[in-house]
Amino acid sequence: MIDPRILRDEPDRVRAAQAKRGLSADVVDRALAADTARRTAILAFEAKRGEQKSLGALIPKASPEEKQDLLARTKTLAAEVKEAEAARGAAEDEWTEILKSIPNLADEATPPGGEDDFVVLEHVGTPRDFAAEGFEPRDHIELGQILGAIDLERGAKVSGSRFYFLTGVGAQLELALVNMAMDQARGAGFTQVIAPSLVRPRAMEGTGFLGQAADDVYRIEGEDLYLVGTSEVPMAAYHSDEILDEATLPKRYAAFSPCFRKEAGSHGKDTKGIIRVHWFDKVEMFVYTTLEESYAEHERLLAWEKEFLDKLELAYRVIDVAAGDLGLSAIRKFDCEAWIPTQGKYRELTSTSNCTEFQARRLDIRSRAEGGTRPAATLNGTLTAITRTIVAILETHQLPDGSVRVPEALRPYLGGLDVLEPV
RNA sequence: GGAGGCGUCGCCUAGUCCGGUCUAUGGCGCCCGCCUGCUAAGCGGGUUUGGGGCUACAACCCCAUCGAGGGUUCAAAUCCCUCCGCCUCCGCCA
Repeated sequence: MIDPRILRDEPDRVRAAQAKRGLSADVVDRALAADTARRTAILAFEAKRGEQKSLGALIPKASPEEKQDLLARTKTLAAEVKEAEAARGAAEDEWTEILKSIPNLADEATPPGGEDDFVVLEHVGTPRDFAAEGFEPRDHIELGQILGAIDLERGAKVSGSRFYFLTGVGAQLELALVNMAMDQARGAGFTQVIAPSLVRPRAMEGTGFLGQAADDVYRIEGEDLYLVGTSEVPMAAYHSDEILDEATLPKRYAAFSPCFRKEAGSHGKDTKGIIRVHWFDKVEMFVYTTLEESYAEHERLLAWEKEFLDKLELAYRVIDVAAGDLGLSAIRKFDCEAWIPTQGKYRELTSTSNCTEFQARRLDIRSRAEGGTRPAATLNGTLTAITRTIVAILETHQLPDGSVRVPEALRPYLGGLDVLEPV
């Protein structure tokens, strides 16, 4: 939810933000009208309610005759109060609903436009030249099979398409990556968390995943519970309805959880392998801080993501995602995309978003300082999404015989193993 | 899954049976002031959150807020219903 005061005082800023995302600005006028209607309704209700209260206070000490008269008056008044209260409630609901549908205002620096209008910020490392090395790289599917690391056939047999088993060194690789990510995070002062991956509607809604993204969310039948697509969801809701002392900020969490995505509408895309799956595990950084600090924190999250990719010796680029592709909550988003040799392109491995106060307003997360309370700012960033990280490692560090060199930083987490050998 | 108990403004707590100055009690903590070589003690005052009005987004005034949402009533912390959470016991279970 955006700041209602910005909407009221600077509607043009909101209109411009809508345009930057390629969305209609009609919603701004509807929101303004709803705000006026809401305040009128509040005034009407409070006047009635005040009258009811003052009359009601007279009743206990009134004489019998006066009492009859008062009761008659308050009786009709009670009905009016009820009516005014209902009208106020309806007006407030209408207003919140419209307000909630407005996406966060993209940062000034965010490139305008849609999915393809991203700006490349930098390239790190050089994609490996397999032609120069004189062999054709195998894709991660083949490598996974050779190494006994990924079992796609049985994944499909047991769970369906876009499922897999990680076996042998594949399973070891996941645990190693998780531990390496957690160690890095702990070293940087993060609190490690294992988060629940089933959440109530409030958490899902509050993080902005029940709007246009609802199609991608799994719901448990008859349970009013959702499977999260990222631990951003439980971690944002973690401090919901709380007031955090600003002296305790930033609060940094590194959360491990499985992630579930329906991948509705992506039929035909990445149908093979484990690039796009219905379930994967992830270590996610999540930070609560102040609005002013959020911008610098966003850069820090990006730096920690890069540090992790650097340790895995991957070639990647960092993009500044365009406004239309930000999702509901973010004002700015950086994606780190690793080079996938057999695809000949960069694919998203990690992503970090600054959601400013947007999620905090919805989830009622405030901070307290000298001047009073205000909404906190939330940010998130991937440390490692296991499946795509494995794809990048296998393909990037493969050797002609189908074995895979283990990046040095990862070796301690694999018991010193320096090469994954075919089984 | 079954049975029972509980949820009050940071923490603890009175009030709930028997609805009405509850405009929510008291203590602790915290903040301001007085007193004071310093500190402590003592004394006085303040201390939920959200919204609205008016405005300098101050002060002030108003409305809501006793886990959440409904209901009964002229009137609900108090009575009724539903939900959520916590605790105890039984059953089951990794």
